[in-house]
Amino acid sequence: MTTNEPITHHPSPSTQHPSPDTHAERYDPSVIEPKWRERWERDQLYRVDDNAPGEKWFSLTMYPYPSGVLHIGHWYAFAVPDVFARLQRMRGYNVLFPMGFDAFGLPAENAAIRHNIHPATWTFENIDTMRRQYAQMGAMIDWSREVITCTPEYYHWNQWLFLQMLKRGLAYRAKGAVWWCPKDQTVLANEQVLEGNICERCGTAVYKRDLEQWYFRITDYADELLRDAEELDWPERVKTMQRNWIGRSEGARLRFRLETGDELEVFTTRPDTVWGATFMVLAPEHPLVETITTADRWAEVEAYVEQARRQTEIERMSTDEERQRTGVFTGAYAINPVTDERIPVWIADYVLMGYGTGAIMAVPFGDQRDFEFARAFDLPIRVVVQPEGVPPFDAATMTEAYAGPGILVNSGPMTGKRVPEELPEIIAWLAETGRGEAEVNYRLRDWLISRQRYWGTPIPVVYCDDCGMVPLPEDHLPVELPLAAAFTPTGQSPLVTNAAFLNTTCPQCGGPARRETDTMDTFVDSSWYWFRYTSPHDDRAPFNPEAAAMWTPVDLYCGGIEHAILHLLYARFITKVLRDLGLIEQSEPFLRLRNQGMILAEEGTKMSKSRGTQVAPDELVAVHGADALRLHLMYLGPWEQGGPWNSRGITGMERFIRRAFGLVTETGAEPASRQAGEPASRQETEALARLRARTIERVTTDLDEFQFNTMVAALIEYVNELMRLRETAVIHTPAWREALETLVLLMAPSTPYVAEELWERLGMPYSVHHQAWPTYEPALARADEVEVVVQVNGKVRDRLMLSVDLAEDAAREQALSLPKIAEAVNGREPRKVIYVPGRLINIVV
RNA sequence: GCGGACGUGGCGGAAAGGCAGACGCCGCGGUCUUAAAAACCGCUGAGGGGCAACCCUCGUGCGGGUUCGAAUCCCGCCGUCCGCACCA
Repeated sequence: MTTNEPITHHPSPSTQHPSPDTHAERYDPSVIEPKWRERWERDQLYRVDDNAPGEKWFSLTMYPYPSGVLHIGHWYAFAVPDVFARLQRMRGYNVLFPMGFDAFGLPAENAAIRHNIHPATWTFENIDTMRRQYAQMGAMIDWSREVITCTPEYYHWNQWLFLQMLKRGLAYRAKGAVWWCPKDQTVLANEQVLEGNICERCGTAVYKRDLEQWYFRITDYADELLRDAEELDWPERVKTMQRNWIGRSEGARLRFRLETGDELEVFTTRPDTVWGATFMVLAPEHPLVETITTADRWAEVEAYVEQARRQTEIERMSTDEERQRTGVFTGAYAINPVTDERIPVWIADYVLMGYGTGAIMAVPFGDQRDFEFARAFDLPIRVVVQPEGVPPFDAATMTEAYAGPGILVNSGPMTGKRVPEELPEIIAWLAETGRGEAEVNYRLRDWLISRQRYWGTPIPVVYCDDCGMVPLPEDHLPVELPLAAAFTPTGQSPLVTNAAFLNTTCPQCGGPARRETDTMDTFVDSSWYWFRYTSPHDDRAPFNPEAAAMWTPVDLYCGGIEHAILHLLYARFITKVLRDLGLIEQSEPFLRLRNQGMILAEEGTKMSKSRGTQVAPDELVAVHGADALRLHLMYLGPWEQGGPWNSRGITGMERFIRRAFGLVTETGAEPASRQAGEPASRQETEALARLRARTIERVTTDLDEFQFNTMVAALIEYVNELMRLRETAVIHTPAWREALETLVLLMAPSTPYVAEELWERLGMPYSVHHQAWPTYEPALARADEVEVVVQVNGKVRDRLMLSVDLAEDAAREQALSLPKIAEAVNGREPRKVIYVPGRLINIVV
């Protein structure tokens, strides 16, 4: 058997088939599973060929970090999507369902420090283990396409990408306040800092340091990232999280002149309220604080700045309780550009350096924070907006700011304008008169990609005393990560101490130069890895554009919700960059996203190694088999919801497999010995055909909707029903044989091993995984007669077998003639009759 | 504080206006067996009635509403989880 046989439709079951070997035998996964695993491997059953027939389908599951061994969460994340990929393959798609390893990163370094083992050794040993475990799972992986990001053949192209981005100004080096993790001894991107300023990786409190670092200009794509997300078939909450993270707001940049001669720019979403700006506030870290503060205010200002900085380092915000507005007057004054009034300039920690310009015009009338600040420090409040139909505002008696719509008052030439409707005209006036201009602001910051760690992609630039920073020419790539390094984190990259790596020559002038020693954030690796699967061994480009055009974008991406912002935002960004580099045409990497829920420990808490509540898949496979474990994971509950592990339920799945196994092996040959027993009635064979059709329909639609739990229930019900019918004469009809073949085909995606075994035992040609997904007559799937409930005043009084499309009159008549109904109606005249064909009749008296 | 999701037997869950609890686990009873295990068959929301087939009442977090009919739709609470949270 060769690798890429086209999907073959097996011959109609009523035609000839070899006499199957049906000797009864116990189901033993420990024999069946290794047998077929080896056979599939030998035959390269899952080898993917670009030129195979069928429309392409790219199913992707987030590749794992090679942390050691697969835990049950890996199975949940991968074995379940494997079922869907298999369905697609049986439907005739040419399916790519690849796997690789996100192999750079800190844990390898930490293991190196703890166990005195090289990160590479640790990583590759883990990969070997995990690869074996994925094979055990029965997953449909073509290992010839494996991508391992810590290999030079992969990270070469991180470096190449970096150079292209540098060329286009999308990568740059800049100094600024950046998050620093004192435990990991490296900087972090904003996205990697959790609420409360905690390191996403190790949970340590992080703080800001002023450092020069490398960035990717993701903000250039902010608008596009926001806009394109609308079209994606992604969970709404993931899109919302990205939207919030990007944080677009429309407004204007306004210029204020200070009496010191400095200019102060602010961003505001309410430029219409500038007539109400009665003071200004700078973030404590604002660079102007030092220059504008007057001598008499200096001591107080310095103390406040110091205290604000400390606060940042420890814990930023406690939000719920009454927030005390704090701040200090700098002694400086600005001129309101529209009123020409002198207004005081304060500093306060409620203004953040990281957003907008780090300074605001304070409009206490229209902004609650400014209002509270004005009340706290007795600063003037001026009414500038008056809604219609309410008594005029009085600044002296207002208890909170008014941010709603209305008509501008006390606003010079703009008085009488309606807001927010006429905001564009107001902004236009401000621009014409040189006071500012429209601006869109984002919460999103550029992506900080440099790390002071060893186990990552070296950044391919050098520093030359004469030429400065010089990017390496592409033919110098890859810059290989040297194996010899001191791993203990010092706050500098360990590469600094590796003289052989560090010292090089300048590609421009040939003089001595030093290599960049920082490495890239591992999220760079995962921002384009799926393209590499399409041509994993291309040594001239990150990927072959033709192969990428054929396979990408990814049709279905599965993974955990924890990547809602980080990985998924970066991946979307880099996809757009690759598009602009001309490598691909699409703007979005993942058309459809589905997030699996988390498997919890049996007690409903998070699985934990230290408390011993983790579940080891290997042991379960050894006892129950991979097929049973796959079913059990699907059956725990809705996949997108996750839930607590249940150690007992797996026996139910094992029982199901055993029943199906017995059913097929013991009765598979029955039609061949048709002579026995009396013939089945037409109704009986028809009922079997209906059962079969209805089951195909249920299994198929459930799989399409990712409702794996109910899909398994449909399979179980099918087998239970067949167990009952097994005692009837239909067992001798061709329909029985067809029903069994259908059972095996329907089981093939979920339980690939036992399905293959049973297919063989039915005497069918290898492999079941090359067969077409069963089809059915839609008319058969809907029963023609159905039990209809007869209610009187909404209470069920009797049941009735009726044709599904029976007319109301006839149904009503039949219902009323039932003795129980007549009794319940008790001679009263029906006031109303509700008839839902195929469902119920409700007689209201 | 704002926004969203969820709340159903002993347990996991089905049902998304139409018989609540599919299916599985647990439990109980039975068949087979010297016995046990496995396998198979049956029962299994609560309360009540009947020799019995069955019948009645209650029941989807709590309180209201809409509807012939509500787990499902609407309003108000309570609880759990998630996201956002000084973003000018």
